[in-house]
Amino acid sequence: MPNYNTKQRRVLLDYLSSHTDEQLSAGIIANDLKARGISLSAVYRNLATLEAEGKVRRNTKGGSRQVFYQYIDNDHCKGHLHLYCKKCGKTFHMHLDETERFVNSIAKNDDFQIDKANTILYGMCKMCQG
Amino acid sequence: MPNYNTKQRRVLLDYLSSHTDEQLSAGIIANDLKARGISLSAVYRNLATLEAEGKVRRNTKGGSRQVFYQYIDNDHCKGHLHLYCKKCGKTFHMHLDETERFVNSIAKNDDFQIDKANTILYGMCKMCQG
DNA sequence: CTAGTTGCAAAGAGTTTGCATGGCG
DNA sequence: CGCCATGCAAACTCTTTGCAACTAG
Repeated sequence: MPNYNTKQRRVLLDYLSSHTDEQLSAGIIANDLKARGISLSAVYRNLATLEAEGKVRRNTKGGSRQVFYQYIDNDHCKGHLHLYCKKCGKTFHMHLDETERFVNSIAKNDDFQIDKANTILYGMCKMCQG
Repeated sequence: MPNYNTKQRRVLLDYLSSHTDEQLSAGIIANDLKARGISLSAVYRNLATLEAEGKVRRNTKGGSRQVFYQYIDNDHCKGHLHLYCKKCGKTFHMHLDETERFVNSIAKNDDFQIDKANTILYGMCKMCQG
């Protein structure tokens, strides 16, 4: 399963990497990119490929049926747990040392191995608490 | 918006409260209860009501489009963070004191207020790590 | 009685897929 | 050139909704 460097893939990656703190639905993405000549199905297919490659995270905000995608900026995301603000929709990184402490603590006390790439903590960010 | 105590609601609650450690889809629930004379739409409508009443948690396992429901046993769940095993599908409770420590730590270090009722940590449980 | 609830089937929303055409390498 | 990717529209899945019949209070 090769990976042609098509115009659509390039434009999508470019778009995603400039929206790293947002979780976007395929529909929204496709709409934003329509002008650049990318079909909805190209968006879906490329997102699926990117997810398989580990370049994009797929997520549903808690319990909605809507699926959202977010670019994984490996330089910044690696090793962090993610905090998602239910009010403004932005994503934040939990401090690295805290993440480590936390993951280890759960491993020890609850015998549970956290999957950092997959879990997202829901709540409210500093700005929105105001 | 009253709340008639109908046969369907009773049977559904009974069913859910005896599956507290599982996350079930509306389809599965409806299928299991079909024999007891409950339609799919009654299942959906009652689940929505129960969710609004805070008796049921709605969740999608990370990024799938499928929605799952789980009875909230307030005596046991209150104040705990939930750990979901991606392998066996069971849910566990994080220790109370640890949950508190963790939530406070994030509030202090990251200025982020965790919503305990809504967040679920993904990973692998003791049994499945074997 | 009289409103909320049910069952059914039809409508919706979002996603996936088949197939002919187009474009990367 | 050969093969993968694209675009379109049709198919799918799961959920929601309209409406007449039913039932709890």
